Amino acid sequence: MKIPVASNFIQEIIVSDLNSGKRSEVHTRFPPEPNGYLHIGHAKSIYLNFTTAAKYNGKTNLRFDDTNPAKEEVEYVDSIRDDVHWLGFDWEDREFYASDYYGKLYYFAEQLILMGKAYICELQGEAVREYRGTLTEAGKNSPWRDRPVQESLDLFRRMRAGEFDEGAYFLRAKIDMAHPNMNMRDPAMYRIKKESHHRTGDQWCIYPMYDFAHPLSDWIEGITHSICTLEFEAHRPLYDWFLETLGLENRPQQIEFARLNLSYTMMSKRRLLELVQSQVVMGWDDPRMPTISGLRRRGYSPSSIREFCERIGVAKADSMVDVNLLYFCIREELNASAMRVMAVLDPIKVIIDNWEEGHFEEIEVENNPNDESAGSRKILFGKELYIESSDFMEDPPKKYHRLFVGGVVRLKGAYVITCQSVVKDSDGNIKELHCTYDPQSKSGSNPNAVRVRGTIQWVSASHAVDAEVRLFDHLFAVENPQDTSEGETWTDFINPNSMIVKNAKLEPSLKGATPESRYQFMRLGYFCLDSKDSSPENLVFNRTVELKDTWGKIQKKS
RNA sequence: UGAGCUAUGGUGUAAUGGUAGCACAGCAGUCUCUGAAUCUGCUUGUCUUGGUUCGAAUCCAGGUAGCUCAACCA
Repeated sequence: MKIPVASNFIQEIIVSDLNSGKRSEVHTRFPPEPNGYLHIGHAKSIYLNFTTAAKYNGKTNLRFDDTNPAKEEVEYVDSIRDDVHWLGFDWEDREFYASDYYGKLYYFAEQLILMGKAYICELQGEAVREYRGTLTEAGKNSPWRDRPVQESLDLFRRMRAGEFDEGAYFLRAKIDMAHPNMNMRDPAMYRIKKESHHRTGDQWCIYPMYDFAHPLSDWIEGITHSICTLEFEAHRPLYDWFLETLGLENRPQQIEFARLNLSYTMMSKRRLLELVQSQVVMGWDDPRMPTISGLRRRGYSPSSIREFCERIGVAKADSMVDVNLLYFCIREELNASAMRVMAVLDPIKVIIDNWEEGHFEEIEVENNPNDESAGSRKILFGKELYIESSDFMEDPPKKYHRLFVGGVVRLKGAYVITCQSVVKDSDGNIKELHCTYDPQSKSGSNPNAVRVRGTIQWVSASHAVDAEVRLFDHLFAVENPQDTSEGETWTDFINPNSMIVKNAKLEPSLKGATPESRYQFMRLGYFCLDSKDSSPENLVFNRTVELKDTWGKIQKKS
């Protein structure tokens, strides 16, 4: 096999392993703990594991790292499975659970005891910490460290048999209480937890710790490259210690990379859970959440997320990716594929004075000007229309290409109109605009017609469909909500205006929109029919992302 | 202040001892029946100080800064 050239440091390690003969194949795994929903940071890891293995003709397992029954639930298992599939990755028949290995792990633990490399300790709570020492001072040996092997073995078996209360005993590896790496100071391997497990039920009352279970699970599955995030770097010596001490061959290699940080959001599962529980958001799949299910509901496609993961690359240095890159990825895709439709978010009525009452004309508009094969659709044009209120100004600034009294604008796909007058209510609010149209200006009919500066979208008032449209903004008002100074908490940075709801007028073709279908609302952005709250009677659209808005930018500056 | 890791434009990432490149963002222009898209151009970078070398982002040493580690969590 020809070995593809490496494009990041992980692939370099793989290529070198393949070339040196250290490995003959590549096998990775994605090992989520089912204690929360997957987010875009996990997507990076999923993408990394699956595409790296695939590039070198290898395989990837999905393994649930379910060693803590107190925190894990089937709801999360199901959501994780859905999300990985939705992202476009397939683990085939290789869906595993650390809990599948409880028997084997127990056996390995006894082996370690027998080798004199693990012992049962009776230190509790505070005492464990005191004996461990600090970052700068060595720890002390536990008084139980030299307990006879048979005694530890007996105690361990009785722990398993349920004879003791939680916390009374625990199994620890016998390594080095003076080790500069705290993880090597006789770490815990097994603890008593009288808790029902989502898969094994009450079969066990002792559960293995991550540091013990993970390397062995990797080894059992024949994982070659165990890719994880940077915070596990200090655990690598321990990962290796268990495998080496047990004398296992073909040991997997742990490789760490920097986790994804995204500006204006937060990737901590614990804090995302808090947002859900405190009802700051509507749920794990709230379109403002960085979760896979949230992004999905917001209108992101799997391919756009994969593209994002490809573009951010992978390295060992901590970094903060600009959320604009995510926006770019979905815009790029939807610009090519999304059907254009017309919608008005803040409607004002336009009356065409020289248009015959009750008369409608069918006009044809292209579905995607960048893609002829997308075809066209027919829309009715009539006397009363809605346009966006921001497309009219009483005192327009220079270079304003939209409507004002005496001004002229093209209605997309239809006619050029001139604004004649403004009608206001008693409070001075604009009620309607009176305009005239130029019969010679029908779209496409007269190439020599006067060219107008602005073209705006519109919706026929008598055909418009009402809909709720949700506009989303950053969940947090600052780039890095984790970065708090004295007296601040991350919740202080929650953006109170992260969702704005509009009662919009849409063109009638949107009546038949199906959940998760994506559109470009012309000049406004990309929108997606909500998969939860929308119904044929009450349409709900989510704004995935705005269109770039150079005019808005110019406005802001002045 | 013990140990480990990291450091390339505003952001992310390449360059594997030989011309510092790409993308996003930004700016300017072009085009436009979407102020979108397109197209063109531009600004901005090797943390620092030494050393090795004909030649250093890359190798070495010192400094500086950031991150991680003291759950019977993962």
